[in-house]
Amino acid sequence: MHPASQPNLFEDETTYFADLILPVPIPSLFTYRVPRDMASMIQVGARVIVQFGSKRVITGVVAQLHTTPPVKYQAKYILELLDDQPIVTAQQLGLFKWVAEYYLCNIGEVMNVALPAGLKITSQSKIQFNPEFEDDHLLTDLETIIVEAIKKQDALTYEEVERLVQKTKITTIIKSLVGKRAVILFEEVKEKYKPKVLRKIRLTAAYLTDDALVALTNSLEKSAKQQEILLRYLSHVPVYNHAELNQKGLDKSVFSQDDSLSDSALQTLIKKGIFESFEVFISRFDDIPMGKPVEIHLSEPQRIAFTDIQRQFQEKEVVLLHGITGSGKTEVYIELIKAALSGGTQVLFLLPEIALTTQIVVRLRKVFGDKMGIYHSKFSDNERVEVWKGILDGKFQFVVGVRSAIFLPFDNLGLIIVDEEHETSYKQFDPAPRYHARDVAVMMAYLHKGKTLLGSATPSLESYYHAQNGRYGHVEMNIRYGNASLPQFELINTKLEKRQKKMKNEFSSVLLAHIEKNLVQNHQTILFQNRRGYSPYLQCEECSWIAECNNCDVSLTYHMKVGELRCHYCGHKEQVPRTCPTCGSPKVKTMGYGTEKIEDELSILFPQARVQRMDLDTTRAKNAYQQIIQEFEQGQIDILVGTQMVSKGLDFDNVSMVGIFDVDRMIHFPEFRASERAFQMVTQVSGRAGRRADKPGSVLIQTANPAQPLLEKIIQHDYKGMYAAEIEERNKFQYPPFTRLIKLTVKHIDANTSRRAATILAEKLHVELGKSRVLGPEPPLVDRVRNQYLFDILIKLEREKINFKAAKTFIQEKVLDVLTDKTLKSIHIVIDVDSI
DNA sequence: AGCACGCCGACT
DNA sequence: GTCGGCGTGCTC
Repeated sequence: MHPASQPNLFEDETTYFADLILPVPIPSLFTYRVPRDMASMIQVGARVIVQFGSKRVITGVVAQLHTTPPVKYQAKYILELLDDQPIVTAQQLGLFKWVAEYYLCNIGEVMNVALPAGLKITSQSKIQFNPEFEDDHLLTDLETIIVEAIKKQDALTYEEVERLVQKTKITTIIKSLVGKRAVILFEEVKEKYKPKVLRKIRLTAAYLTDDALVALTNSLEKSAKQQEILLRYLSHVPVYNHAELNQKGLDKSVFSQDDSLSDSALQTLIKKGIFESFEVFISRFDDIPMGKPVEIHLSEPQRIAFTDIQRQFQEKEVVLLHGITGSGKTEVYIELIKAALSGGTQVLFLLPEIALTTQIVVRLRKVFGDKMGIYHSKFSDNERVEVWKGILDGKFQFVVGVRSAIFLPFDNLGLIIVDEEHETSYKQFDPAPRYHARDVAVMMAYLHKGKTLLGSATPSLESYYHAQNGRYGHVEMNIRYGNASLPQFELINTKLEKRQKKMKNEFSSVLLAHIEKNLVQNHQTILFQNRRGYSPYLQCEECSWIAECNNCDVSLTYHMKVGELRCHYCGHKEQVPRTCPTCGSPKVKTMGYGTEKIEDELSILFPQARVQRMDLDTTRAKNAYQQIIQEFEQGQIDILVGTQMVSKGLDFDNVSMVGIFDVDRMIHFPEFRASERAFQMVTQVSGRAGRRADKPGSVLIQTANPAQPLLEKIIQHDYKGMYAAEIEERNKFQYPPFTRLIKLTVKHIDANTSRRAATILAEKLHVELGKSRVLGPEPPLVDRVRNQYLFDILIKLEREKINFKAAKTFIQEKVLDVLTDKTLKSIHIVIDVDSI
């Protein structure tokens, strides 16, 4: 702007600039100019709407406010301020920054996963007919179709136009229409969150004395309908002598639902100024049952664990609670939460996704009532926004939630509990940030000067290692609650049974006999097979053809119920071929087995049994999971067949046997964590059996090789033995916890380009890191996903020796080198820090 | 990530 | 000549 056109009046007023976090994968903040009238309102942590690029309109969060104008460009103005109070706390901003730096991603990506979608505004471009347009003859045929359509419906979105003309690239057409002045483009900005409101009425202040009320009642003698309403109101809200009761008013629906009460009479009363109508925002969580408050009485071992944890928190930031399944960790958690809350701090309780829908939430709810917020991915956007806002305004001091709950707006966290800390679902794979909620929790507690408690029956090797060498505190609970005994294990040799022809498909005779016995005695059975679908592949007996995905390098899983072949990597579906597509033979057979097949065979072997399957496919609907659990609890199911979903948090008295299939596949999975995983998974599922003192449970494991050392440790409940063996291996081959892993995945639609890029990248990394620390590149187990060819490079960095931060910076530089290499185009590289 | 721009081959 | 495919570069 020309200096002379600037009125002097404003010259000495300060201009403010805001550095914003925008939800884009670009590693910088963006500086926008704060309009004058916004300057007094805007705060760090508030959301704003800005234009980004030529037409996109997006939500950002203010990270910093300052007065330094950018030198290299002209800052755009902030369009709108959405919050008069910060919606992101200072601690959160610190955390976002840390997560972005630690996991080598952009702060915008962190914000993107942190904010529930309801807090992010979306702009949608729409086109509208320009009423001044008359030159119809200027338009092409396609353009005429579009113009005729928007004349009828005042505006269309881009998607609607795409559908209309059956094309994907419509930007040029629209631009041409804009150029011909036939249409007008505009952005529609929507705030997604809609609070739930209750319409209420109450008496106006003038009628709150008893005298005034009597006078009013008398004055309405002639207006029967109005008087009726007043009397009805007073019967619900006895204002006589209790004027303060009027404040809360009465739900308007009381009147609208009763036909004998006239709505117009109510309107008249409001118009006369006798009643006033108002709205209150209500929480969507109020209808989750709370039950009666429950007193928790700790058993002696629980009491000891509780005091021990508190004592160790005096010196350690993190304590590992290693308590066997059924030892009653939850009660200890509850006491710790109570203690922290009474100390005036906030508490966060993290659970894996699949555990959150179970009884534990109901138990916590009974203790903490409406002070407790629940944060879960199956909740709607609006519900998640309510938890977010509830924490900000102090309504929720305590939140139980899944992985992403770590990003909620706490400002004073005293305690974070990470239950089932070994669970891999705490690590986010896609998209960035690829964070581990347990590790972020430790960092976050540190930022808040609070403490972290990690709980597990089968701790991750990493956490146990830290507890062993004193970095974490360590508390053990070795006795099952109520003296229930640990289940008895039995290994069934399937190789032997096969030779003796005793197997019936997947079932050994021993397992069948046990199921039979359980059915007779009316006991429940859980069968575990960690693979969904009917069979993992379909094969032709004549020519060995296998059904494979078109887009990925995997076989398609057969799902019988829906009669489809499905790819578990990209979601591709296709019909089941009747005959082999290569040789035409009708002998196409299912190979291997998943939960669906076990369910199917059970219904043939035990037609009288009530069988239910629980896996991703049967629990997609919002309440399906709870439904199944409820039916199981009420004894309407005899046999529950499931994937790892059955291994978490189900505490049922009547389960006397757990059967485990395919344990060998878990143990021999080609991955360095296979033993640890198999131990954890089998132990967790086994814990579902015999949770009552008078009914000891049994666990049957089918294996082709009962002599495997890991199985011996599993059946002896020998976590320490497993740890000792494993940790030695990890040390020998330099795997975590002795090293930290960074996995780089190179992706490209052309296999050769992908390999070449990966090779170049690995060579660049060798320079500083040396060859021994850089493994690969090599194709991963599934080396083509969604038509992209993958190559992995695994970097192992010794914990003590290597400056992790410096190494990460170096790696990031080299990745950037490859990405900007002109000879390698459109390469994608995924960086996964602390890959698991 | 989006989105625009610009270049090139394939059609009315 | 226009349409649409894709590679490239920028976003305060």
